[in-house]
Amino acid sequence: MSRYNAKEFEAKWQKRWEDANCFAVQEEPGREKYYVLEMFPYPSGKIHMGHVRNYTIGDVIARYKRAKGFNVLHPMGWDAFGLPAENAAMRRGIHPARWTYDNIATMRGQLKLMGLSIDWDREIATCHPGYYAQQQKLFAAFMRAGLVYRRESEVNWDPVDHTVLANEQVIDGRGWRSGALIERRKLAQWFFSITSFSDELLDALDDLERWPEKVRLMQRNWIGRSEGATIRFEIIGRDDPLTVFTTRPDTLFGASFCALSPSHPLAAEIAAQNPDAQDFIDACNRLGTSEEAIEKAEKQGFDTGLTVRHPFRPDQTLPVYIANFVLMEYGSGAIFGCPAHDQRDLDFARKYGLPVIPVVLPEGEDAAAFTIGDEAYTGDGLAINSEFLDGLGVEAAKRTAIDRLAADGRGESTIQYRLRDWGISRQRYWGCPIPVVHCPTCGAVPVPDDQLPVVLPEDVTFDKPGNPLAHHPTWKHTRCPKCGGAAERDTDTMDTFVDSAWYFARFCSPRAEEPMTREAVDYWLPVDQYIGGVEHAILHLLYARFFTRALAKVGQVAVQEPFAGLFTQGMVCHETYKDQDGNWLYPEEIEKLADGTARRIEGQGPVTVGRSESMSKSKNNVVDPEAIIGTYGADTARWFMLSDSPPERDMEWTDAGVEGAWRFTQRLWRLVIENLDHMAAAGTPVPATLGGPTLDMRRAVHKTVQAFGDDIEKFRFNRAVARIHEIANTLSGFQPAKDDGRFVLREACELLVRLIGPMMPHLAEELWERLGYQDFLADQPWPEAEAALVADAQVVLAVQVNGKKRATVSLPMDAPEDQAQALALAEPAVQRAMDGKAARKVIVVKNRIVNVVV
RNA sequence: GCCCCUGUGGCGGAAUUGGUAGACGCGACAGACUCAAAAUCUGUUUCCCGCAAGGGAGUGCCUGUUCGAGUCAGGCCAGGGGCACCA
Repeated sequence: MSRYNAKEFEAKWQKRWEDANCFAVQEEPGREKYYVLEMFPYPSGKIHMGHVRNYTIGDVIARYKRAKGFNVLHPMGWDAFGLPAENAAMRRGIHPARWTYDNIATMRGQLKLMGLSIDWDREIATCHPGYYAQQQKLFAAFMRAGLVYRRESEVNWDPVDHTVLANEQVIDGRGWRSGALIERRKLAQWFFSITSFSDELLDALDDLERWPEKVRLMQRNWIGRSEGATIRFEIIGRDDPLTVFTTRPDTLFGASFCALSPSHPLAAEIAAQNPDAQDFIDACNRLGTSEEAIEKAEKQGFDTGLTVRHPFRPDQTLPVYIANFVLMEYGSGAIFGCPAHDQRDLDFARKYGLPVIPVVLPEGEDAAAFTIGDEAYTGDGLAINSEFLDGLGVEAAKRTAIDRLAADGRGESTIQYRLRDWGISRQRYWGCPIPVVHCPTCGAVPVPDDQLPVVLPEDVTFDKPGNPLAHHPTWKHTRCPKCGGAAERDTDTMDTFVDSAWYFARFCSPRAEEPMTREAVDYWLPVDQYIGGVEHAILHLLYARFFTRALAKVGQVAVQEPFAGLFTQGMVCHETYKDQDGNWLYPEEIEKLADGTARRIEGQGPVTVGRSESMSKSKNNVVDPEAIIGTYGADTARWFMLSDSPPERDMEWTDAGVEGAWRFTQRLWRLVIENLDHMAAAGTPVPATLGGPTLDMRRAVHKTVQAFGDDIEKFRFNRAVARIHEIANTLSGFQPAKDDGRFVLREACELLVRLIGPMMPHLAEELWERLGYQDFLADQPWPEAEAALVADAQVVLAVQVNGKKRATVSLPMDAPEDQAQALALAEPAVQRAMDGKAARKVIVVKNRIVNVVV
């Protein structure tokens, strides 16, 4: 029995593709392009199954589009800056660059084993000066365009490690590494003014039709547009007003207090005079920023003694508190509280004995009897206790209130966004240096383009806590580009999300001496199909969208959106096992038993078979792709990735599943190889005069060609795989009648091989060669189904009686309805079900169904 | 708390978008080949009643719309995801 030797043939075709530089592309004006991009990997060490799934999906699309005649750009690179490299440096004394480039070499080799149709000439790594120099130019360009600014911002400061931590690195108020209590500190940091595109970024989501609705929704929520009003309350005894944002100006008559964020400038001003206020603010700052801490935190306030005048009732004043639940980052950092119609305000009011005045009456309630208990009423209703607003619905009352505020000069309608500007300064070494020099006389001066790149010094040490760049003896000392005086470099590096916010553009002209050439980006952008995990649904994609708009603004690109199509793939999961103490066990440590339970191979104690979870080292449930490829070959791994589970859903990795895929790989091989002697010579056309089983076989194959292409276009790879199984089953049962059958057999095998090309490229190339062809299958055009063979001659209709299926009838395609009806009524099973009664009504849906109503 | 998604055999999942539920695969069972095993091939496999022909039930639960509902509407239940003191 002939066996497909995956190892041998995969190496053979990978070499041939590489020698022929098969997948390198250039701009070809006038030829339609297609840009396929998978999210580039972080070089963490080895590729994991998530990568295999991601790049398999991308490669299927790339190879399919290529066969469809597109000029396909399919590049690969490395998101190579980041903290793990520094951690490795600290733990093992390896330089981050060394660690990173070693990992890249390993992972590049692994990716090449997958047989991806990638233009490796365009490979980039964000940690290479050739890349980040261009990024520094973009930073400078954005600065000139007013899209970058510097301001003080609060950070989580670890006083032991002397470093800034991300929110995720703060656990229960302590640093994840040092365990030290985290302080909130103010640091001068650089920001990208992403909020200047808030409305554009929101509105453009509507036009991203080839994005998952889910992702668009998440972005909408993240941008978080709210319509409301700005209100200026007069502070008694002061000239400056207290500015407040609200979405509920209709509830102004229910206001019983105002509250400031502990970070509000007015709060600071008060605290300067009042030690108690300062204590309160300090207490608020000590409170953790973790979600848990926030959830549990009780509403607390400090009465400042200040009062403000109610904008509609000159005689009424409201107390002003500093409150722990008011955020400085949203709105103006101050609120008015209407306890009856906001839960937080209600909690606060109950605690401090403030009035609770209902001003919106729910439908069906009696105004005199309506009171608020423990729950604020946030629904619709008519205004009460609200003077000139009384009787109005919520929306009308909002408009009326805003009109009155505007007329009095005390406010106006305002749109607020939840989105905040993007702070990009990181006090880290392994990132793109921020190309700015701080001069005592000139201030922050961008490094001119001709002095870029600002290169990371290689001789750094990680033995001290804090930022190695700041510790470096000489690196930061420089001259001011403007005045030439002694100055210091900014020792911060950029958030690594900056690196990945424009790499798709760099791929268009990866070796250019400028960030990108217009010629290249105008041809290739936007990315036609972007593929990656949902975990990047918000930040990465939003940053890339922002960057593209910023690039357009500074004249680098013509497009406004980077990714015309987005596909988010699911995770690769695997069963988990734990011992009696809750420790995760490796699959190699256990043995599955027939009843679904498991036991330890060595040692004692029960094993709990847990649910399937995303592969992760900590859960001991990772399967190494290189081992799988070594055992079964890349094609089998790719095939399994595409089988069974729809690509957007999480899939479960099982040994049985890969083995099934492997068996099928072998089966396809035999199906073609063992038929080689029975088929017509290569290049002979199929005679037009066919009938019977040979015609049926042809019809089946051409239908598969048609349906398979549709499935790929729609990302329904699991369905496409099932169709290949079906046609393989049909072909296995096909007994080639001597003469015509030889032609049909050849046609069927050739089409089959061409269809699987994007999914199992090595197997397909080898079979293509065995079928007698010299040229790469990868260069062949996509097969087209013959329309006449796709259309059915006969159709089988279901016949229902009162909606229940009782029989089926076969009749010619598009047969008239009365023929279908007559045939249906003649069925014995139908007659039986009608039980002698006359049909009251017969519904005939052409080529579909007949339903007899009795 | 708010927003969103998903519930179909033992399992992953199909279902022409309102028209024959369970394609295809995995697993399981039976058989062929084999001294035997592996590999391969051929069957069976939603559940219940029945030897069978056949019949009944069935897409998380309940109501509804319809000649006809996995698909549409309303209300529940369960699981998952996103955001989260956003005024």
